[in-house]
Amino acid sequence: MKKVLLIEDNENIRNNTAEILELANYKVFTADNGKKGVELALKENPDLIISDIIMPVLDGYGVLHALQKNQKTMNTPFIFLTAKIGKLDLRKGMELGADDYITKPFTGTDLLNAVEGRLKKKELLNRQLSEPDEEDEQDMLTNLTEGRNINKYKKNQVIYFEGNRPARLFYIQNGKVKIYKTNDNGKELVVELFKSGDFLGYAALLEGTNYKETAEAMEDTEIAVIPKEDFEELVNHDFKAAREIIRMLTKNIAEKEDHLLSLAYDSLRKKVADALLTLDSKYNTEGTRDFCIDISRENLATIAGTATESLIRTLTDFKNESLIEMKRGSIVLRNKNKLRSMLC
Amino acid sequence: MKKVLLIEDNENIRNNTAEILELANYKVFTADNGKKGVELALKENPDLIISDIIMPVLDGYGVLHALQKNQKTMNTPFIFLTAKIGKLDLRKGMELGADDYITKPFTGTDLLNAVEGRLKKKELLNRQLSEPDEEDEQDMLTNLTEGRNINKYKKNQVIYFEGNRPARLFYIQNGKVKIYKTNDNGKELVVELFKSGDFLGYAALLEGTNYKETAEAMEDTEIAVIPKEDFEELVNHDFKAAREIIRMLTKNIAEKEDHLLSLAYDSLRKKVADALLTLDSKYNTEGTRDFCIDISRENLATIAGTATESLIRTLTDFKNESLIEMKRGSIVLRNKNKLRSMLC
DNA sequence: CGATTAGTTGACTCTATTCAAGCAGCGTGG
DNA sequence: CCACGCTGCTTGAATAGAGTCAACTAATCG
Repeated sequence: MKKVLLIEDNENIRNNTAEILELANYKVFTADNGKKGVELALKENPDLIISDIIMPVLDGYGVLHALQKNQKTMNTPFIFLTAKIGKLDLRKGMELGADDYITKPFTGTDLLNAVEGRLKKKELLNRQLSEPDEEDEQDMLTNLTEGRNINKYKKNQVIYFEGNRPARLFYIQNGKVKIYKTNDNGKELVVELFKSGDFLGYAALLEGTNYKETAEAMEDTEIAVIPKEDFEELVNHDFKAAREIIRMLTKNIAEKEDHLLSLAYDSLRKKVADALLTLDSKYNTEGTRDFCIDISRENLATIAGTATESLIRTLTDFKNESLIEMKRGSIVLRNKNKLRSMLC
Repeated sequence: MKKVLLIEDNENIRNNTAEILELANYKVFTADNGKKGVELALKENPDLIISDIIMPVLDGYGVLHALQKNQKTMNTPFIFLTAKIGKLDLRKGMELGADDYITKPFTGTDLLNAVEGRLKKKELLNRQLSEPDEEDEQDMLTNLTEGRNINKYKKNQVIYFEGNRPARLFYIQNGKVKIYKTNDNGKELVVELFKSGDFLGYAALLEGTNYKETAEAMEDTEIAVIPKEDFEELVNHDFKAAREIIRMLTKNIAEKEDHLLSLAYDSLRKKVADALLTLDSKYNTEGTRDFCIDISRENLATIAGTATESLIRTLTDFKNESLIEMKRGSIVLRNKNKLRSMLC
């Protein structure tokens, strides 16, 4: 049930109006002067406020002014109640930011039309803010990528370095990118993999810090460059986009946690199996049976979090157990189930 | 420069009005009928629209109706222009959802006041949507926690298990909680630590999946329980809250990445030093010099990602090097700088 | 006060890393 | 066209570092 606050000093009008509203199934709060009205508005958080202009203690303008200063009531629809003669008063009210007006004397229909009209408009606004049209759902983020400059990166070219200040968001048109961190001994660990259709570098943008990792193209890659401002604009004004970001981030965290557990306690065999399956699920999106994982041993080692030699030994073991096959460097998974069963 | 769209069939009025607006430094687009007006509105995305009611081809009501159906123009302030006599027309316009009206004949002041009033109101709305008042900043999330049921958990009691379906968000009133994952050999790895004032279990809620980890109280803990719906309501309707969540998530990811690198390649000594410093920074928020890390060896081992015995050996090493001190189980960091320098 | 749990130390084992060296493919320049 | 060097891949041997098992001690709890 919608709550309406009615502020009016004339008892007759107040009672009459309240009655009409109650008959129309609104919960009505009444106040007989502006001050009480403002207090009640803050306390009850009504969905709509109707206020007379000329009142003792605090007039209608004052009420509107006060309510506009307050976060809670700032956007509550506000309707002025005024005598027909008061043309100028009315204009002043509208210019102060009232949403509508009702001239006395008014009929029940006048009143309810005005109230319903404003509530409907507010409703529309709320809905639009929280749930943009379905059609816009996916688009908002990918729209962002259209008509942007395209940067081309060669294989092994670095896109950004650890410590750089982020100035843009990257969107991979095609190619593959790895993100890795380096420890003090110069050892690299791949913390994330990207493919075409992925966004890159949003974490640093969102946090407002420098990059904490290095991004490098794993093959020739084309990347659309989106200015920081455009991205921030979207994140700050579009709920759908914000939610999409949250979705990406939570997924990311879940992946990292699995990775953590694997790196912490898993044997080399498990870590390698994990890395192979991760690569397969990332890059073999269509689930092709003979999909070739085409990656240097060194890269694979940094994904698994091990030394290159150890990785190679494990790969040859896997080959001997006919879990995988090797064609001039690239790897084909022959028995994914067995690999998967290795993990748990 | 703000863009205003003026739709008016009478050439004189149109030109006059446009001129006034231009003098007031608005960029004005004009249309001489409703249809052209709607087209222009969609094309130019004006900040405000002024439209006459009675026009050929498509009247003002039609214009308003069309614009309200469109995502792009739905929230653009709309002002009707109408002859003084048309009292009823005017009401119809307002009830359809117009934001204001101007009665002909009007003065420049009337016009500009109405325009500025509406632009200001829109501005206010926009600002509030993207940047709520500072005072509400922290509050929105913590407000959520007020007046909630409090659950009490004993030390070592599990708050939720891996695989459980999340039904609520937890807010730690006081106490400490660890979140850990278990691998197939039954080994645990702590992936996150929480203290009073932290939210717990939001990742699964946001992702809509089951818990991927187990949460357990590390000491007697009081937790406020927030229904899932309330949390979702907030995330979906409050930008500040959404941004706060994003902030928490990105920070989380950064921490996990560091943890990853550490677990992957660091020696036992480094991992232990890392764990100690992490605990200190998490729980010794005031930076007390003689802060006691009071934690079981087993827990500490699962944070560092190692075996309990290995951990103990390292701790005794540290003690011998007088990096730490041990008082009946609890640990005091004596030389944080040296511990820190160990990491890089 | 006995029993259970947490903390500690020792000895052994084993896995993964490191260092070293050989091999294969590839592009380049003579 | 071939030799050369380069890089990436692979294998071998030695080593170190951490995990495991076992035993023992200290603390805690009913």
